[in-house]
Amino acid sequence: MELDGTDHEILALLREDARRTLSDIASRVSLSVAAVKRRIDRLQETGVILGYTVQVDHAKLGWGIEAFTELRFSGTTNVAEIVQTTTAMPETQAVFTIAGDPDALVWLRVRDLAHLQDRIDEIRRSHRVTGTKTLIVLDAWSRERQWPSAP
Amino acid sequence: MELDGTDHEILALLREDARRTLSDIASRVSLSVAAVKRRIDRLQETGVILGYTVQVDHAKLGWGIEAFTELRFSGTTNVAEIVQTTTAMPETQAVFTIAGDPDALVWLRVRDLAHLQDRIDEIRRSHRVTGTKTLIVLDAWSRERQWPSAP
DNA sequence: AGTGAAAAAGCATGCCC
DNA sequence: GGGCATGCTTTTTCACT
Repeated sequence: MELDGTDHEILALLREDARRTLSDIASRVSLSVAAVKRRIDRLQETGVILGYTVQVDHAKLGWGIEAFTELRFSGTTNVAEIVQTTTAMPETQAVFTIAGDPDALVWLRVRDLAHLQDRIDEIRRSHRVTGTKTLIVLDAWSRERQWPSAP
Repeated sequence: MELDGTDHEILALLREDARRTLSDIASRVSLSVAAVKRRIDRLQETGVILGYTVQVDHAKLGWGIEAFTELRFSGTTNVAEIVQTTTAMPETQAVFTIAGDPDALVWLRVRDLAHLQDRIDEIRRSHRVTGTKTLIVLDAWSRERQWPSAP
């Protein structure tokens, strides 16, 4: 599917604030409300837009610590199995399987360091993990807004 | 600010789909529309809800490759400066400053490997970076939905 | 804090260019 | 693909418990 500049503009606006009204978006991209709606509907149908979500301040909910744990495991370990175990933990924010070393990167959000320790132990215990290394996040910046308009 | 179970339920519902209507949420949490609205307004005012955004399939937009680059730099390097340079790149998804080794972790999204190479060079060039190590993501899982209700 | 109902705003649809 | 006019849904506000 081909996206033109207007589609990218609309995506950028929704990325900034998904609750903008159609008329707000329409005036910013100089189109009618109906035209904008048609474009957004199309973006959803084609799967470019996966969904809408709310951005939450996790620290305010008591999940104050973020960490990344690098996992290394033996060649016989089933990668899918690792992904399954880690994703089953509610503390897991994301899991990335990696080409090379380490084999996987798990992004965790925990209450405190004791909790982190506990979760790392849990991962180590449930698999043939040959090694872990955990990076504790001091500060995080994340692009919640705006995305480059074209590849 | 204190959140009760209903607040967490509402957050979970919005996290799943931020475009649910108030009446939909109201019926699921067994409250009136007005009561739900007041709670959501409060969550926004207190900063628990930071905003609303759209989830995009980046691969469909041509940003098919994800990578993490670990940065190490000399003790004299200003961390804020690194963060500033990396966040200025549109390819940067997030930047984490780390306690220990490495000093920072940059999450990138790029078109292809040549593009990745280019961005890593850019980071290395603009700072007193003593070393980088890049992890190329083969597959990613991320929790787009549901969050543990209480810490 | 919660409720219910009325007013205002925004959305969805059909039909036109 | 874009625009306009219409009825319908959702949000917002307000008086009251």
